[in-house]
Amino acid sequence: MNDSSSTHHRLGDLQLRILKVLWSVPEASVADVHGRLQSTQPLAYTTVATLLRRMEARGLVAHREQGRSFVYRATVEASEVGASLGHRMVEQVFEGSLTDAVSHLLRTRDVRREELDALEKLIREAKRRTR
Amino acid sequence: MNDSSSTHHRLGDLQLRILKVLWSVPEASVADVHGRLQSTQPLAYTTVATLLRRMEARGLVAHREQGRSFVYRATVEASEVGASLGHRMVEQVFEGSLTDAVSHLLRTRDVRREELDALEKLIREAKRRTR
DNA sequence: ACACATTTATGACAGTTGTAGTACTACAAC
DNA sequence: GTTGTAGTACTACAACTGTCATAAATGTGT
Repeated sequence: MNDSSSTHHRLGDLQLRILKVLWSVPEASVADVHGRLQSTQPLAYTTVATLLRRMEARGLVAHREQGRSFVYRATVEASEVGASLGHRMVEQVFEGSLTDAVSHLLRTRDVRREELDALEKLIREAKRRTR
Repeated sequence: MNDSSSTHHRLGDLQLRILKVLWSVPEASVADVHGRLQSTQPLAYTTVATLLRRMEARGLVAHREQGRSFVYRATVEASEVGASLGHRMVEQVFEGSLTDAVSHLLRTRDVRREELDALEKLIREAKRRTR
Protein backbone atom coordinates (compact mmCIF):
# COMPACT_ATOMS: atom_id res chain seq x y z
CA MET A 1 0.00 0.00 0.00
CA ASN A 2 1.97 3.04 1.20
CA ASP A 3 3.99 4.34 4.10
CA SER A 4 1.31 6.66 5.32
CA SER A 5 1.35 5.05 8.71
CA SER A 6 4.95 6.01 9.18
CA THR A 7 4.58 9.64 8.18
CA HIS A 8 1.85 10.56 10.62
CA HIS A 9 2.91 7.97 13.07
CA ARG A 10 1.78 9.82 16.14
CA LEU A 11 -0.44 12.79 15.78
CA GLY A 12 -1.19 14.89 18.80
CA ASP A 13 -4.57 16.33 19.54
CA LEU A 14 -3.79 19.85 18.47
CA GLN A 15 -2.26 18.65 15.25
CA LEU A 16 -5.34 16.65 14.56
CA ARG A 17 -7.52 19.65 15.24
CA ILE A 18 -5.43 21.76 12.93
CA LEU A 19 -5.72 19.18 10.21
CA LYS A 20 -9.42 19.05 10.76
CA VAL A 21 -9.60 22.76 10.00
CA LEU A 22 -7.42 22.33 6.95
CA TRP A 23 -9.61 19.53 5.68
CA SER A 24 -12.68 21.71 5.89
CA VAL A 25 -11.33 24.45 3.61
CA PRO A 26 -9.04 24.42 0.58
CA GLU A 27 -6.47 26.58 2.33
CA ALA A 28 -6.15 28.79 5.34
CA SER A 29 -3.73 31.36 6.70
CA VAL A 30 -2.31 31.00 10.17
CA ALA A 31 -4.81 33.60 11.31
CA ASP A 32 -7.64 31.60 9.79
CA VAL A 33 -6.62 28.41 11.53
CA HIS A 34 -6.05 30.26 14.75
CA GLY A 35 -9.46 31.86 14.51
CA ARG A 36 -11.20 28.55 13.95
CA LEU A 37 -9.48 26.90 16.86
CA GLN A 38 -9.91 29.89 19.09
CA SER A 39 -13.64 29.29 19.16
CA THR A 40 -13.21 26.04 21.04
CA GLN A 41 -10.01 26.69 22.94
CA PRO A 42 -7.89 29.74 23.76
CA LEU A 43 -4.58 29.46 21.99
CA ALA A 44 -1.75 31.87 21.33
CA TYR A 45 -1.32 32.81 17.71
CA THR A 46 2.29 31.70 17.84
CA THR A 47 1.30 28.29 19.11
CA VAL A 48 -0.62 27.67 15.94
CA ALA A 49 2.13 29.12 13.79
CA THR A 50 4.73 26.93 15.45
CA LEU A 51 2.66 23.81 15.08
CA LEU A 52 2.02 24.54 11.42
CA ARG A 53 5.72 24.97 10.79
CA ARG A 54 6.54 21.74 12.56
CA MET A 55 3.82 19.95 10.71
CA GLU A 56 5.16 21.20 7.42
CA ALA A 57 8.57 19.80 8.32
CA ARG A 58 6.87 16.44 8.72
CA GLY A 59 5.06 16.69 5.44
CA LEU A 60 1.59 16.95 6.90
CA VAL A 61 0.87 20.38 5.44
CA ALA A 62 2.40 22.76 2.92
CA HIS A 63 2.21 26.49 2.41
CA ARG A 64 2.43 29.13 -0.24
CA GLU A 65 3.22 32.75 0.46
CA GLN A 66 0.64 35.36 -0.13
CA GLY A 67 2.16 38.74 0.49
CA ARG A 68 3.83 38.47 3.85
CA SER A 69 1.67 35.67 5.18
CA PHE A 70 1.61 31.92 4.74
CA VAL A 71 -1.38 30.10 3.43
CA TYR A 72 -1.43 26.46 4.41
CA ARG A 73 -3.16 23.44 2.99
CA ALA A 74 -3.22 19.86 4.17
CA THR A 75 -1.03 17.46 2.24
CA VAL A 76 -2.38 14.34 3.88
CA GLU A 77 -5.95 13.26 3.48
CA ALA A 78 -8.39 12.63 6.23
CA SER A 79 -8.73 9.09 4.96
CA GLU A 80 -5.01 8.49 5.38
CA VAL A 81 -5.05 9.64 8.95
CA GLY A 82 -8.27 7.79 9.55
CA ALA A 83 -6.54 4.67 8.31
CA SER A 84 -3.86 5.04 10.95
CA LEU A 85 -6.30 5.51 13.76
CA GLY A 86 -8.63 2.84 12.45
CA HIS A 87 -5.83 0.37 12.00
CA ARG A 88 -4.55 1.08 15.46
CA MET A 89 -7.96 0.64 16.97
CA VAL A 90 -8.84 -2.52 15.13
CA GLU A 91 -5.49 -4.25 15.31
CA GLN A 92 -4.19 -3.32 18.69
CA VAL A 93 -7.34 -3.04 20.66
CA PHE A 94 -9.79 -5.36 19.00
CA GLU A 95 -7.37 -8.04 17.92
CA GLY A 96 -8.05 -7.54 14.26
CA SER A 97 -11.76 -8.04 14.53
CA LEU A 98 -13.53 -5.36 12.58
CA THR A 99 -16.79 -6.70 13.86
CA ASP A 100 -15.80 -6.14 17.43
CA ALA A 101 -14.56 -2.67 16.64
CA VAL A 102 -17.70 -1.63 14.84
CA SER A 103 -19.82 -3.30 17.43
CA HIS A 104 -18.14 -1.22 20.02
CA LEU A 105 -18.62 1.91 17.99
CA LEU A 106 -22.30 1.15 17.67
CA ARG A 107 -22.74 0.52 21.34
CA THR A 108 -20.88 3.56 22.60
CA ARG A 109 -22.10 6.14 20.18
CA ASP A 110 -25.88 6.30 20.15
CA VAL A 111 -26.39 6.17 16.42
CA ARG A 112 -29.35 7.61 14.60
CA ARG A 113 -31.64 5.51 12.45
CA GLU A 114 -30.45 6.98 9.16
CA GLU A 115 -26.89 6.14 10.04
CA LEU A 116 -27.87 2.55 10.58
CA ASP A 117 -29.64 2.45 7.25
CA ALA A 118 -26.61 3.91 5.56
CA LEU A 119 -24.38 1.38 7.22
CA GLU A 120 -26.59 -1.48 6.16
CA LYS A 121 -26.46 -0.31 2.60
CA LEU A 122 -22.73 0.04 2.85
CA ILE A 123 -22.34 -3.54 3.94
CA ARG A 124 -24.62 -4.89 1.25
CA GLU A 125 -22.49 -3.09 -1.27
CA ALA A 126 -19.33 -4.50 0.19
CA LYS A 127 -20.84 -7.96 -0.03
CA ARG A 128 -21.76 -7.49 -3.64
CA ARG A 129 -18.22 -6.43 -4.35
CA THR A 130 -16.77 -9.43 -2.59
CA ARG A 131 -19.04 -11.97 -4.15
CA MET B 1 -20.64 8.94 30.42
CA ASN B 2 -17.34 8.76 32.27
CA ASP B 3 -13.87 10.26 32.32
CA SER B 4 -12.19 7.29 30.75
CA SER B 5 -10.96 9.47 27.94
CA SER B 6 -9.00 11.57 30.40
CA THR B 7 -7.24 8.70 32.12
CA HIS B 8 -5.73 7.14 29.04
CA HIS B 9 -5.66 10.36 27.19
CA ARG B 10 -2.72 9.56 25.01
CA LEU B 11 -1.43 6.05 24.89
CA GLY B 12 1.83 5.34 23.17
CA ASP B 13 2.37 2.38 20.93
CA LEU B 14 4.33 0.33 23.38
CA GLN B 15 1.82 0.96 26.11
CA LEU B 16 -0.91 -0.19 23.81
CA ARG B 17 1.02 -3.31 22.96
CA ILE B 18 1.56 -4.03 26.61
CA LEU B 19 -2.11 -3.62 27.30
CA LYS B 20 -2.88 -5.90 24.43
CA VAL B 21 -0.86 -8.61 26.11
CA LEU B 22 -2.53 -7.95 29.42
CA TRP B 23 -5.93 -8.17 27.80
CA SER B 24 -5.15 -11.57 26.40
CA VAL B 25 -4.36 -13.19 29.72
CA PRO B 26 -5.71 -12.71 33.24
CA GLU B 27 -2.35 -11.65 34.56
CA ALA B 28 1.27 -11.70 33.58
CA SER B 29 4.64 -11.13 35.19
CA VAL B 30 7.08 -8.67 33.73
CA ALA B 31 8.94 -11.57 32.22
CA ASP B 32 5.76 -12.85 30.63
CA VAL B 33 4.95 -9.53 29.06
CA HIS B 34 8.51 -9.10 27.96
CA GLY B 35 8.52 -12.53 26.41
CA ARG B 36 5.35 -11.90 24.46
CA LEU B 37 6.59 -8.61 23.11
CA GLN B 38 10.02 -9.97 22.42
CA SER B 39 8.61 -12.14 19.69
CA THR B 40 7.67 -9.15 17.58
CA GLN B 41 10.25 -6.65 18.67
CA PRO B 42 13.54 -6.77 20.59
CA LEU B 43 13.11 -4.96 23.86
CA ALA B 44 15.16 -4.75 27.02
CA TYR B 45 13.56 -6.33 30.03
CA THR B 46 13.90 -3.11 31.96
CA THR B 47 12.06 -1.20 29.28
CA VAL B 48 9.01 -3.30 29.88
CA ALA B 49 9.40 -3.11 33.65
CA THR B 50 9.70 0.66 33.54
CA LEU B 51 6.69 1.05 31.31
CA LEU B 52 4.62 -1.18 33.52
CA ARG B 53 5.54 0.85 36.56
CA ARG B 54 4.72 4.10 34.81
CA MET B 55 1.46 2.67 33.59
CA GLU B 56 0.56 1.61 37.08
CA ALA B 57 1.12 5.18 38.25
CA ARG B 58 -1.43 6.25 35.67
CA GLY B 59 -3.92 3.64 36.72
CA LEU B 60 -3.76 1.61 33.54
CA VAL B 61 -2.54 -1.56 35.23
CA ALA B 62 -2.10 -2.90 38.76
CA HIS B 63 0.09 -5.56 40.26
CA ARG B 64 0.25 -8.02 43.07
CA GLU B 65 3.45 -9.52 44.40
CA GLN B 66 4.14 -13.15 43.98
CA GLY B 67 7.31 -14.01 45.78
CA ARG B 68 9.84 -11.49 44.58
CA SER B 69 8.16 -10.70 41.29
CA PHE B 70 5.26 -8.55 40.23
CA VAL B 71 2.29 -9.94 38.46
CA TYR B 72 0.38 -7.33 36.51
CA ARG B 73 -3.13 -7.14 35.23
CA ALA B 74 -4.90 -4.51 33.17
CA THR B 75 -7.23 -2.22 35.05
CA VAL B 76 -8.69 -0.59 31.97
CA GLU B 77 -10.70 -2.55 29.50
CA ALA B 78 -10.03 -2.85 25.84
CA SER B 79 -13.43 -1.35 25.20
CA GLU B 80 -12.53 1.77 27.17
CA VAL B 81 -9.39 2.32 25.21
CA GLY B 82 -11.19 1.44 22.02
CA ALA B 83 -13.71 4.12 22.88
CA SER B 84 -10.97 6.73 23.00
CA LEU B 85 -9.48 5.75 19.71
CA GLY B 86 -12.85 5.29 18.08
CA HIS B 87 -14.12 8.58 19.33
CA ARG B 88 -11.00 10.31 18.14
CA MET B 89 -11.26 8.73 14.75
CA VAL B 90 -14.93 9.39 14.25
CA GLU B 91 -15.08 12.89 15.69
CA GLN B 92 -11.85 14.43 14.62
CA VAL B 93 -11.25 12.76 11.33
CA PHE B 94 -14.66 11.86 10.01
CA GLU B 95 -16.55 14.85 11.31
CA GLY B 96 -18.77 12.77 13.51
CA SER B 97 -20.02 10.51 10.76
CA LEU B 98 -19.90 6.94 11.87
CA THR B 99 -20.94 5.91 8.41
CA ASP B 100 -17.92 7.55 6.86
CA ALA B 101 -15.66 6.01 9.46
CA VAL B 102 -16.98 2.51 8.97
CA SER B 103 -17.07 2.97 5.26
CA HIS B 104 -13.45 3.83 5.39
CA LEU B 105 -12.70 0.83 7.54
CA LEU B 106 -14.47 -1.41 5.07
CA ARG B 107 -12.65 -0.01 2.10
CA THR B 108 -9.18 -0.13 3.58
CA ARG B 109 -9.29 -3.44 5.30
CA ASP B 110 -10.25 -6.20 2.93
CA VAL B 111 -12.89 -7.83 5.06
CA ARG B 112 -13.87 -11.46 4.86
CA ARG B 113 -17.38 -12.54 4.07
CA GLU B 114 -18.16 -13.80 7.53
CA GLU B 115 -17.20 -10.45 8.96
CA LEU B 116 -19.67 -8.77 6.67
CA ASP B 117 -22.39 -11.15 7.71
CA ALA B 118 -21.61 -10.52 11.34
CA LEU B 119 -21.70 -6.80 10.78
CA GLU B 120 -25.02 -6.99 9.03
CA LYS B 121 -26.48 -8.89 11.91
CA LEU B 122 -25.02 -6.37 14.30
CA ILE B 123 -26.73 -3.53 12.55
CA ARG B 124 -30.05 -5.27 12.38
CA GLU B 125 -29.83 -5.78 16.10
CA ALA B 126 -28.99 -2.15 16.66
CA LYS B 127 -32.00 -1.19 14.59
CA ARG B 128 -34.25 -3.44 16.56
CA ARG B 129 -32.98 -1.84 19.73
CA THR B 130 -33.58 1.65 18.42
CA ARG B 131 -37.03 1.02 17.06
C1' DA C 1 29.93 -18.23 52.38
C1' DC C 2 30.24 -17.08 47.69
C1' DA C 3 29.13 -16.57 43.08
C1' DC C 4 25.21 -16.34 39.98
C1' DA C 5 20.62 -15.27 38.46
C1' DT C 6 16.39 -12.84 38.83
C1' DT C 7 13.89 -8.94 39.68
C1' DT C 8 12.57 -4.27 41.09
C1' DA C 9 14.13 0.80 41.64
C1' DT C 10 16.45 4.89 39.93
C1' DG C 11 18.41 7.88 36.83
C1' DA C 12 19.35 9.34 32.34
C1' DC C 13 18.58 10.77 27.61
C1' DA C 14 16.63 11.81 23.15
C1' DG C 15 12.47 12.79 20.54
C1' DT C 16 7.73 14.62 20.32
C1' DT C 17 3.89 17.61 21.69
C1' DG C 18 1.61 21.54 23.47
C1' DT C 19 2.48 25.99 24.81
C1' DA C 20 4.06 30.57 24.35
C1' DG C 21 7.46 34.60 24.92
C1' DT C 22 10.74 37.24 22.37
C1' DA C 23 12.93 38.84 18.36
C1' DC C 24 13.19 40.12 13.77
C1' DT C 25 11.05 41.79 9.36
C1' DA C 26 8.20 44.17 6.38
C1' DC C 27 4.42 46.87 5.19
C1' DA C 28 1.00 50.95 6.34
C1' DA C 29 -0.08 55.42 7.99
C1' DC C 30 0.91 59.36 9.10
C1' DG D 1 11.16 58.67 8.83
C1' DT D 2 9.16 57.14 12.93
C1' DT D 3 5.60 54.31 14.81
C1' DG D 4 2.29 50.75 14.72
C1' DT D 5 0.85 46.41 13.21
C1' DA D 6 0.94 41.84 11.53
C1' DG D 7 3.50 38.17 10.33
C1' DT D 8 7.26 34.61 10.60
C1' DA D 9 11.50 32.61 13.02
C1' DC D 10 13.70 31.18 16.98
C1' DT D 11 14.16 29.63 21.63
C1' DA D 12 12.56 27.58 25.72
C1' DC D 13 10.30 24.51 28.63
C1' DA D 14 7.50 21.05 30.92
C1' DA D 15 5.19 16.63 30.22
C1' DC D 16 5.24 12.30 28.11
C1' DT D 17 7.19 8.22 25.61
C1' DG D 18 10.42 4.84 24.36
C1' DT D 19 14.73 3.28 25.50
C1' DC D 20 18.14 1.42 28.70
C1' DA D 21 22.15 1.13 31.96
C1' DT D 22 23.24 0.76 36.46
C1' DA D 23 22.30 -0.14 41.18
C1' DA D 24 20.25 -2.54 44.83
C1' DA D 25 17.80 -6.28 46.72
C1' DT D 26 16.73 -11.06 47.11
C1' DG D 27 16.78 -15.24 46.09
C1' DT D 28 19.48 -20.37 44.37
C1' DG D 29 23.11 -23.71 43.91
C1' DT D 30 27.16 -25.64 45.42
